[in-house]
Amino acid sequence: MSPRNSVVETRRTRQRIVDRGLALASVDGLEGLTIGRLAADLGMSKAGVLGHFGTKESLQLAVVDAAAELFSEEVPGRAPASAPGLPRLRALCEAWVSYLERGLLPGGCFFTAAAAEFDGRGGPVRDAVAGLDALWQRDLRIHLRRAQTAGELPAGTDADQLLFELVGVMLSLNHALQLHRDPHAADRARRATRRLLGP
Amino acid sequence: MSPRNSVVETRRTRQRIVDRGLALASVDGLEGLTIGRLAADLGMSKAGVLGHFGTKESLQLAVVDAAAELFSEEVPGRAPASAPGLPRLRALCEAWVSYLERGLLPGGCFFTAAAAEFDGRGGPVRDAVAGLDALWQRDLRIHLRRAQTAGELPAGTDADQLLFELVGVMLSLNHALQLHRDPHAADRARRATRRLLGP
DNA sequence: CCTACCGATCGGTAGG
DNA sequence: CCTACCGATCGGTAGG
Repeated sequence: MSPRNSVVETRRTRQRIVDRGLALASVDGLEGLTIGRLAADLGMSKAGVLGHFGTKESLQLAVVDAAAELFSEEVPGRAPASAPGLPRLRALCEAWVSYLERGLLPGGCFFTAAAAEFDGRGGPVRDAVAGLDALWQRDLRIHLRRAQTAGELPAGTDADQLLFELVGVMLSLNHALQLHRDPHAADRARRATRRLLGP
Repeated sequence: MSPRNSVVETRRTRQRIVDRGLALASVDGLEGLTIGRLAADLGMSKAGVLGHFGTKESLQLAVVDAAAELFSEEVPGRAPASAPGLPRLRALCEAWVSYLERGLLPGGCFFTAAAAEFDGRGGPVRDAVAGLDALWQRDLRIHLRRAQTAGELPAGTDADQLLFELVGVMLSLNHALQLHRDPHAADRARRATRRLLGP
């Protein structure tokens, strides 16, 4: 048995805190996430929770990182391996729709919520959210451009325009699912994606 | 001069509170809006603010109503009068893009933010936001269907699918403006709208 | 519309 | 990782 305060146990506890924090923040927002409720939820003291992070802002940043890791596992990680360019792009979009459809987090897509919550402010949390969003869009843009130069898209296609519209499809999907529980939303997102990227 | 506590003065004060509350909530969210900060901002006491509403939830509902009124003035109210169906729909969408582009509220589109903030919860505020969103989408759907039966849209067009994609365009526009301050976002939204509704 | 106050909870610290 | 505590602020009330 490992001693109670071993490094591995400490890491495991930290992971438990962050995972639970991610679930709570997906419902109540990153600012609505409080150390007291998180501690009570985990059966720990506030000081025990905060000791792993030092400040609430550090905890928020750790939760943002965990959300990025989850997204990465569930979307690029689940998309079947496909050739770079259009095939990979289609696989990524289908995995993205599926991720939103499955509703892994109780409050829907964490990044959509965090972006809306922090987009009017400054600070490290806002920067982290914006940076991760930009990173994901850059990935998509690379595949779009490759598809374009490979002639996989109609002549004259504007890759950035297409990306703007793809992002809109996913935002609309999250909106319809979370606010209206629309059972047709995922089908609509798939049809819209097909219209943008071909069948 | 009207006496200090006349009905008209009371109404005016209430309006001042709600207007300021809307601006604050667009940045910090409806839950992040606190009675104390709102009071300090207005040079009033907390009790003076709360007296107009009774509870924070009532204040939140009043702010949601004010946001709906602003949207109504700025989008349908500014769209040039046009024939029902496709012409009116195009005018509404252009006014919608313009509303988001002008950034009237410091935190961007209030309804997008409120929808993301409350979509994982229950209660009267969530219901009010969802209801107003549904009302606006119903307006758009009516014009879409009229355009369809009038033969103003390509044969086989699915009005609900088109609506889903239009909403996505506006959500993507708000996202690009607020999170990334993308200067091309409004142009992209206009191009996407033209692709959906014709030139 | 104010002052004065309530109990609860906030983020965070001291000390072990 | 805990208990015990800090000052600040929360939503809300009493009484005028």
